[in-house]
Amino acid sequence: MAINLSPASVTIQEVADLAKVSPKTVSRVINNEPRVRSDTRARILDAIEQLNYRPNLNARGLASNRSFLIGLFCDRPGDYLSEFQAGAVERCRESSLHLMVEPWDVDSPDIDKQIDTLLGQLRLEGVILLPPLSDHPVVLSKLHEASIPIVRIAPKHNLSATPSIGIDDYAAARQVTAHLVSLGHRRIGFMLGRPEHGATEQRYLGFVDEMRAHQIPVDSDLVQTGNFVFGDGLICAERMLRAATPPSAIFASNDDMAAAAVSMARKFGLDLPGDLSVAGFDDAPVARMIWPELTTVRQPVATMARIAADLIIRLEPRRNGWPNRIPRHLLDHELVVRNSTARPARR
Amino acid sequence: MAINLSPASVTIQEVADLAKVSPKTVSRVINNEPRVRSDTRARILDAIEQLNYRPNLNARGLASNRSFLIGLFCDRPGDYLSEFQAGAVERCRESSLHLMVEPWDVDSPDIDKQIDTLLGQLRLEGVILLPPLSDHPVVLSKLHEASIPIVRIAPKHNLSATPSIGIDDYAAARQVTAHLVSLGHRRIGFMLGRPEHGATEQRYLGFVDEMRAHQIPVDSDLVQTGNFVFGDGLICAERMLRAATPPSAIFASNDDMAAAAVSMARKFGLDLPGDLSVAGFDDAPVARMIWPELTTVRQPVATMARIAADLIIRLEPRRNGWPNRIPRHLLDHELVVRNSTARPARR
DNA sequence: CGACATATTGACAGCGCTGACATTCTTGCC
DNA sequence: GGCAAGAATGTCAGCGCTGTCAATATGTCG
Repeated sequence: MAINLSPASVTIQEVADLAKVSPKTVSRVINNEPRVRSDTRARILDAIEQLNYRPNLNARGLASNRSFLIGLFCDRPGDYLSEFQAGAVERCRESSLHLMVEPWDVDSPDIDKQIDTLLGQLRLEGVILLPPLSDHPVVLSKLHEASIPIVRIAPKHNLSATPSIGIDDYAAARQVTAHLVSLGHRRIGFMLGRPEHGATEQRYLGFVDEMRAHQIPVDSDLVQTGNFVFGDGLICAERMLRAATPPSAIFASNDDMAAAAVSMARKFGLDLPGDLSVAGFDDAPVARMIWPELTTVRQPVATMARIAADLIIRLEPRRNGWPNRIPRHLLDHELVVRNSTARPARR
Repeated sequence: MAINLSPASVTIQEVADLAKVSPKTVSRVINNEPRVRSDTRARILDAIEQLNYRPNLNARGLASNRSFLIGLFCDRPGDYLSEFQAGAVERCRESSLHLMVEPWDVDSPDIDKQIDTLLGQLRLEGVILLPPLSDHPVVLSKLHEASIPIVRIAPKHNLSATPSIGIDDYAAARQVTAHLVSLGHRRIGFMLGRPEHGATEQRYLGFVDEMRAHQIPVDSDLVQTGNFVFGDGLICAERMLRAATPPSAIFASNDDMAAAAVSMARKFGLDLPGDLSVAGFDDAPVARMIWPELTTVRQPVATMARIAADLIIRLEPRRNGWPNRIPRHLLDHELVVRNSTARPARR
């Protein structure tokens, strides 16, 4: 068993000495370069093990102009960041890279300077952008300027020549709507998310198109913007429930707002789901923490994270930009029907 | 206005040339060393500005054997990690440091190797430990071994040699209990958290002592372990509500479990808060997303994060361990009374 | 004004590693 | 066996910065 008492770190030279090779060859092994005879490699690996050698990231980075860091840029850290982060870290560790989570305030006026500062300090090898940052023009241009590869987590796959990962928000929204309609709902309210979010539009379009397909009118009084936020969702819900003819169902385009709808319905003394069906989107933890549990759409967040990290990691060796075909991943979602949606009770 | 077209980075030498000083003096300015005449400093700062110079972290780190990285170790990333992280990042940025969030699986058998690997690669300048990692023996010893300064959040054991930050969980739990008692509750259920969490015991003791102070018996059927998890909370709640004499109030030692109690109560067709009062702990987002909104205890999470980062940052200059008096911060909490608690309805 | 203390600045090596290129094996083949 | 081609390994400089220590400037005081 190897014993490592010294906090003073082992250097590549010591490994080289022990393995009777030059430091450069050790370096080759560390970096998985091909041109090393397998017995030499074994000997070196052995020495590394014995000495418990860990390459110094700073030295590596300085010499090779790398950072071994991938950035994960997000707005306010929230619910699914945690899950995403976990997935991405896992993938990074497999390749001895590290993930730096950097929260940015989308609305901050000097976000450009802040990003400048960060990029100046950390030469990130790639950045994963979570919405609504994935569509933030300043962020995008700054990263482009610094020629840092990015992967966008976003539904809209049209922007610029960058890979993106997402689900088909439009189709999912149609499914949810179809589900509500099939239960017998005709008056359905809709809560929009933040306008900056790509998903906001897609989900709304899905809702509208599906309604249209069933020739059900969409009452503009029942379409409200809740910005994906619980607090705003309360306001939307209140407005809808006070309408001359209130909806029998509300489709909120994320779970926070859906929870708000449920909450407000209770304040109105409504019976759920009899008096009001509510559907959400995301399958956030809260979806199962309220009663009734929310019908919603599950996104494969962890998978998205892994793929995002993977794209950047795989890109890295050939550091000349993305392959010819820019990767665009459309992942499967899943409609999760729980008990917040049901046939409308007869009055 | 400064223009920076070149992705090729500016070096300290260029700044030195422009300012007509030696690179070393520029270095002094960057590092805020005292012995620089103020006009020289101004000239250098000016040059830095003009050239939009950003010191290369790798080079700095290599030369000075630093990393400019603070670790934040946590178990599964969850609710309040996000808030904590945001606070810590903010403080780090003020000092041009960076925060690496590293999720660890507490139950993983080879967590020691994983930590070894990480520490070998990243020479973290300090680590903040979130519970239950704050008391994880392997983690603690590994960090100690590597002589990395740590700050423990809400630790169970008051290890003498490490700073810690938390609230008075015991007092807070007594307050919540007193609140319930003052409303007229006598049969009060309690949900325990994860045993590894330091807070678990404190909160329970607070509950028990306050009950005792009012000479109210604590029925062991009404004390259940929910591990701070929603799912387990459901089970606990169900057991309590099925008891021969069900409680008129439940004090769950975190909000997730409290939400579970609310959820289960609804399944039982109970009217809240009339038939059952529920109190939580933490004031997590979910506390306001369910109906009725939870009475709970607010922790100053962001402040804790700032202080934690601050301790490590302030330590850094004199790199010889903590000052004589190890800092222990007990921050103020706040009992937040919402409508999930009320006088028990008469039967 | 000179001597000396102190404040400010500079010279230089080297942190640990890798890129570019040089050198030394191996191998296959006539 | 001899030779070229290619495989494997080595040499060496230098990435951008800071620690150490030396050099110079400035100030003080009798």
